[in-house]
Amino acid sequence: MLCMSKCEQCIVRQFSSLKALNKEELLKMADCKTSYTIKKGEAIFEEGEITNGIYCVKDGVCKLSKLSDNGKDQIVKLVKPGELLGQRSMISEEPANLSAVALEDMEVCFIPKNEIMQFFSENNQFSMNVMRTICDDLKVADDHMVDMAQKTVRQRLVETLIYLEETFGKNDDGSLHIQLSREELAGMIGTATESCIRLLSELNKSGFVALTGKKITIVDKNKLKRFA
Amino acid sequence: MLCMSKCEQCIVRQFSSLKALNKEELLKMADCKTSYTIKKGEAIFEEGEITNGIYCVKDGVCKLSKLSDNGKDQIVKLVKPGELLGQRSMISEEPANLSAVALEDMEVCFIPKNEIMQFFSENNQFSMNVMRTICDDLKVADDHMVDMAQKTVRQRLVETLIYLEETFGKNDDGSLHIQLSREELAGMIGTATESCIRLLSELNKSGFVALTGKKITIVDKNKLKRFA
DNA sequence: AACAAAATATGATATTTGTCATACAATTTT
DNA sequence: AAAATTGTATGACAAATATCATATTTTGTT
Repeated sequence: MLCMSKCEQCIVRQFSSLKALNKEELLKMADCKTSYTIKKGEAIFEEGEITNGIYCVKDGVCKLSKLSDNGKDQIVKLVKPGELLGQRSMISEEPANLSAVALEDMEVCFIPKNEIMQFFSENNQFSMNVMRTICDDLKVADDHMVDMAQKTVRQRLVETLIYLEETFGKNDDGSLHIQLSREELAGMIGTATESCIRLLSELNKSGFVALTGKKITIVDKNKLKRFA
Repeated sequence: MLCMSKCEQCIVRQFSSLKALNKEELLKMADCKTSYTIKKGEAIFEEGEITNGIYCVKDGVCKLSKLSDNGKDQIVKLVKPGELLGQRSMISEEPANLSAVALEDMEVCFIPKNEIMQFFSENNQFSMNVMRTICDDLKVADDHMVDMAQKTVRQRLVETLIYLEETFGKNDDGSLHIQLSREELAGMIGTATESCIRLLSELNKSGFVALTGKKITIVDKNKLKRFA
């Protein structure tokens, strides 16, 4: 689905590397971008696909995940509005290493590679911004790796719950705003779905979190932290 | 220890982002660099330190590791001659996220931040090279994270042994050229030292690897792979 | 060479986590 | 509304891994 809005006051510009672009560049970009609506559960791109550009996330959250040899989907990162998608493989000139699947209905814009490459060569601030974003991603990935290697499943679950609350906020009733299935939560933590469910239910019985259907509410964040 | 060699035919130039630099830039760099000799076991920088520049690894291998809450040192990456060190924290303008400790005697050169930043702003190819390197690191880190989350310790051990042989080569007797203590190997795999030793000795008894003192020899790489 | 210190090895055991089976609940389809 | 499908929950058990104790070997130091 195509849509012709300008890029100038797009939310993505305020948060991403794109803030370095000037008016002229934004007009050029608005001109060559394609806007898409993605339904919850649909893929923006899949592991191994050649993307040839980047996606700007205007609305909705998606997961970046990788299928492991054991058949389980490991979620590597959640991407929220204002962030870019697919820069890494575009820059490395490789097929996507991860699949991007919408966790909610999304609005994204696609910007072709040659356009971005031109910005790289003409706008140094833009290059530096992208570089900084990727450096931040690298730090997060390194830290994440250490956590996977050194922390228990329980610790990872607790930290993930807190991360989800702090990053995506709460509903009016206090429950986590972002909706993940138990399988997806397990995929973030790197554990079996049953183990994830079991630990959640343990946290529930101990009173640290409350479970109401699919909804998860953190009752006392500090106690939860200390408990981990 | 200072040394005044030119950068023009330095090994680092052939393998790293630095190959984009022209003669003039190389002369400037040779002029402001500082060369160091690092003894095995010594740190080039530690987690949390502000580095203010990057290091070029001329000779010797070092480990990049992070101390986890449980007191164990997780090795995130091994860095070999020809690679750069410390770009990420320099670009993010943050203290180092990882410690860099020499696994062998090393020779490295330090290049101050402002010098590199100038190359960034004047040499687009250089920027792109650095960006590509960091993107590659990010991919490796993501994959590594998935492995930590989804693979067994045995699989990780086997894959690490093969990686070590393929990346750092073998001695004349066929044993792994790079010398890691069992504790360090465990730190790469993300497991307890005893578990690492136990699994190694199991691989030894099954005839996939041979242990002679500290030396580890992969007897049959293909069998080893299949066994994992 | 003798000693001390560190690294490696192994056994016993506890804990964590995964797997399989099954039950129950919620959601979707017919 | 009933049936079918999917997601969540829990028990029983097996497997993987960590921990602690203690040898044994290697390395470094005097």
